[in-house]
Amino acid sequence: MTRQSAEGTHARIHAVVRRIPRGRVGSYGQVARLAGLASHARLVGYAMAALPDGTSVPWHRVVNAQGRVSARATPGADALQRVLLEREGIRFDASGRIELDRFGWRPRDRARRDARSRR
DNA sequence: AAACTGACTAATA
DNA sequence: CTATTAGCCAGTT
Repeated sequence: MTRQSAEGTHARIHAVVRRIPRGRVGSYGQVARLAGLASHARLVGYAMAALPDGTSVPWHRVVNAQGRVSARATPGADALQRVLLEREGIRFDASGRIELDRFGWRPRDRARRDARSRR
């Protein structure tokens, strides 16, 4: 984090991430698009990295387009993210991937949660 | 101001 | 299915 340079875009990104409901995950590209920053998927990652500890922004609900937790510089941080997600009921397959068909966030989402997803 | 970096993605192989 | 490549562009140095 630095100055106020990124504050504007970061704020928009954070606002979108805050809208991701518990038990769901959004992708960097998706968040960028919703924040009005199409093609700025990487900025979403930077905005996450800039978040302070104890932030109210649910950063852990943002994963990459493959449904995997992106590796980052800080060792162990990815493991923490996974734990936080599992705690919300999100499941990972043997290769560490999340089924986005089931857990992917959809802003217009219709309550398909009562269907039979999660567990 | 120029170069480098990267919590990304979609397209290829 | 996984691995590699090229495109991306704000943020950081």
